[in-house]
Amino acid sequence: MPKRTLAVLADACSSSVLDAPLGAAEAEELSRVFAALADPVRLRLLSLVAEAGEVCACDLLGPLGKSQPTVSHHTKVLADAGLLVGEKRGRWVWWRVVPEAVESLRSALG
Amino acid sequence: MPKRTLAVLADACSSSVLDAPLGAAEAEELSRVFAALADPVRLRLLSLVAEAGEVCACDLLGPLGKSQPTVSHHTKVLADAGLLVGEKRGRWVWWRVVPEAVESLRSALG
DNA sequence: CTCTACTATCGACAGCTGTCGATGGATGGA
DNA sequence: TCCATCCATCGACAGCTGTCGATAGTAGAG
Repeated sequence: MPKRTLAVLADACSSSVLDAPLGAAEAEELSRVFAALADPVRLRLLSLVAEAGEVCACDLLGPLGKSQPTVSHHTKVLADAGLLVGEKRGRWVWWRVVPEAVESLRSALG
Repeated sequence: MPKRTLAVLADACSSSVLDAPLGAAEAEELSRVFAALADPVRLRLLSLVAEAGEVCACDLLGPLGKSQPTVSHHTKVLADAGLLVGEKRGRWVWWRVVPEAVESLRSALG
């Protein structure tokens, strides 16, 4: 079972990185989310999903130019970070961006 | 000579990750900046510097609990990403946050 | 039930990264 | 000049990560 770092969302009211002394636990959680964005393929993946609103995983292989296992790996990383959610419909998995997670990150930088 | 990724700043007017198709080059640059934040020690370092406005490197060893080479490594990573700038005064190096870089990241998420 | 199509997992491998001790360079004080 | 102090770099090592081929699981079509 993947460890979801959505707990960051619970700290939405906490001060940003630029104000707080930032405890070790917070830093650990935040760094996991940033790590999910620290890959160009994942950024493009996120961008594709966000643009379309909802994307079937099978429609990501072509634009990303990566193998199916690799794309599956990246969607999992983004999902574990709470930035993406997947819904299985029939044989397909449809991916969506979690706006709250992105907004939470944004506020952590403000 | 370290490759600074401040070029991201030049794209401050570009659309965010959530709108654009996000080209490969942009994704590469952005991911480098996010990678700089994908470490808990660096997040705490950034937080310490931001809180104080300006911090001597020698005053970071204690709070971070890391060795001098390690802290030097982290400041270098953050500086290469354009998030930090260091000014040498006498024997000391004083570090400051680059607000524009943080703001640029923020806008990339919005 | 069988076949096909989509996705996740596994195993493996190369490359990157965080960490530290040791060393070198530079700056100011005695 | 000599020494002490602060910082950067080097070399090394363990651990993580992106990638892919192969395989397994699952759900609809016929």
